[in-house]
Amino acid sequence: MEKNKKKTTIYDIASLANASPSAVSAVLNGTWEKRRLSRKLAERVMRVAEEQGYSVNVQASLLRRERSNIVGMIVPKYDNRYFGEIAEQFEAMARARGMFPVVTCTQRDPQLEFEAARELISYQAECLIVTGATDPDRISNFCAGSGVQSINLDLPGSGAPSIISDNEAAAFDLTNLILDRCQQEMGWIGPLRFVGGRLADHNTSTRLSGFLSAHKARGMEISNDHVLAAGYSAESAARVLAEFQPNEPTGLFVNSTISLEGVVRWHSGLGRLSKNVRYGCFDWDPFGSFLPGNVGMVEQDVTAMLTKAFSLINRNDVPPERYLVPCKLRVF
Amino acid sequence: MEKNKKKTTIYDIASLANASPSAVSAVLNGTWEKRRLSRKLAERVMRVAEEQGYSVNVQASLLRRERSNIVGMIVPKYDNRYFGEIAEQFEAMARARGMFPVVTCTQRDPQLEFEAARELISYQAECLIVTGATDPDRISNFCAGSGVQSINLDLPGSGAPSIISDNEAAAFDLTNLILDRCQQEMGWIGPLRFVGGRLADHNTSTRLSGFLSAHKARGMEISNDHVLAAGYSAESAARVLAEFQPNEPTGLFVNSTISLEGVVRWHSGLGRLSKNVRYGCFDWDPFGSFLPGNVGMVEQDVTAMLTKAFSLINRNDVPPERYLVPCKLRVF
DNA sequence: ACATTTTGCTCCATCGATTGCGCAAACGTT
DNA sequence: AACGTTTGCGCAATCGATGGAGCAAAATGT
Repeated sequence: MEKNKKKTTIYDIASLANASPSAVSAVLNGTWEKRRLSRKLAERVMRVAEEQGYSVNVQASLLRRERSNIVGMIVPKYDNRYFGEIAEQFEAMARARGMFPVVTCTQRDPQLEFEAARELISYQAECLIVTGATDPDRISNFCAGSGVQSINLDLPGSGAPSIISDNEAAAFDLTNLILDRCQQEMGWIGPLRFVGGRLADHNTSTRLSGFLSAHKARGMEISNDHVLAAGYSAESAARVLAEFQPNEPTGLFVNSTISLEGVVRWHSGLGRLSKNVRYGCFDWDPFGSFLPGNVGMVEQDVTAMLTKAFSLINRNDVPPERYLVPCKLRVF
Repeated sequence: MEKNKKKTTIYDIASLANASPSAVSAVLNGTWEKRRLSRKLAERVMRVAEEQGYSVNVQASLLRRERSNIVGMIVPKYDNRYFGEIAEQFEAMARARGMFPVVTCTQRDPQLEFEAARELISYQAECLIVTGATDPDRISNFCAGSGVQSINLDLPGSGAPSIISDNEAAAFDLTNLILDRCQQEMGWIGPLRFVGGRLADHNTSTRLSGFLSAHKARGMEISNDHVLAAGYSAESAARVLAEFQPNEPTGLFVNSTISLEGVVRWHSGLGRLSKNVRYGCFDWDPFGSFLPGNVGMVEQDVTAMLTKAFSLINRNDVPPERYLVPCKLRVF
């Protein structure tokens, strides 16, 4: 470990170890036995490389190689457990398979999503996993044009295979749970309110569909004023509820943990009226079960989704279908 | 956008646009005016590049260039808001400065931390920001040996500048807040318990020191059985409290949101005794203020820490000092 | 008309690692 | 001793983009 400013290359090691650059390369990338180099040379080279604190120049290496083994992932935010877990597990699973994960966070900004995709392709990523993108098709088209595989996760697109939670079934189950609890704990039977998200968004509309059919199965109608999907932020959830005084029992279906923040803020400001409220949330958070009034949450099965995603990587016969992954209902 | 499997290179574009590869290169990297190429040629090349869906091969480009503009970051986990925010803001701030952020998650595994550092150096990162590492000095030594700058964040080391929260001051303030609330709300004056973390860990011991001096300032002693630092996991926090029945008022200083999960689990199982408990937590979570008994949290100032970190990047006159960043006390 | 400058573009070496190919020495066979 | 085989290693082309150097044509000056 010298204090050199310049980095050691295989050429430096070659002259120090009295070998040729190609021998050094073979030793350091483990192909030396295949190339019939002697163990003696190999050990000499490895010792020198160790002493010099050598590490390959990936740029040079990948330029020459045919495959990069890089898998890219685009993630919108790290502000909830869902995406945090996706990123973390993705990295671990990629490493376990000998791939190099590169994750980048795009702040739900469509332009940044596209730039990030381009950037990952520039790095010769062989596959791009696009998570929660606002415009997945634009990205999968671009990938296809560059001969790069892409896979949608969490939000579906039509240009690439999409692995998504079974939002409808889980919303159906969660709705039933909330309805049941309202009846059991407050003796109240009635339609819930749907809070958070955007109807134009695929996940929101699918969840709403499950929400509606659970009501329909009980012979309940949902009027428009019970669908409060004004956005994902905590603020918008708090805003749509601001005027609502639950003088009688009521129940809420909350569409994400971000919206849940707004709901809980509203709920905690209700005083003694708060006992009239039960709610459940689509998405999981470790503190969720301790929030008063919360009867359950839907945890999306990140491991199953990513396992499926990895099973599609490096296959070229994958149709742009949707793969539905069941969720886990956490009952509190 | 053809369906080519091979990627388009500047050579492909050169022949299609009837220009030389160097002209194409100059056009596409924006140096064409400096190289006195005509606007006509430039436009022709750009049009062809667009049509072919070209994106540079970063490997080739960086191999030839002198600087990579890559800044790497190592982060232990994405399982709490603190590190999620660090990663997210780091990416945004790096991009705003024209750098390329690469973040990788190391699961608090010392070996993986080291491998990840080596990997980032292999990618020619010019600076490595090492966050929450178990062995920061090993990494900064390795970086120094490769002529790569490194900066410690969150946990200090001796081999590189370290930007850390002012844990002692914030712990002092948080302790006082909890003590005050115990007195105001329960009429109880007495020593708190310190829950979570590991004493060998720098942050834990510094926070404990602030915790102790706040008590000392009030003439209170802390006995060893009030320091319950058996690890960071929710399980270990729940375990150390399992036997504890708060038949009288009591207060807890919780050392992280992960430990807080365990504390809240314990607290929610206390039944009517739970009214005897007040606690505060070092670290912030959006649901924290809604947890019963929680009197306040410390939010570390991620923006200030990262701003400081970026101000040190690409400077070679930075001594391996510690820079303390004040925290924000959130009072509930 | 000739010299000088400017414009517009291309040639080619280079970055560091990889790998097909080939050569020489050592070893084995008859 | 002559010949084939194995062992051990190096040569040099290559990946794609970059940029210094240089050349020819056009523009300008005298």
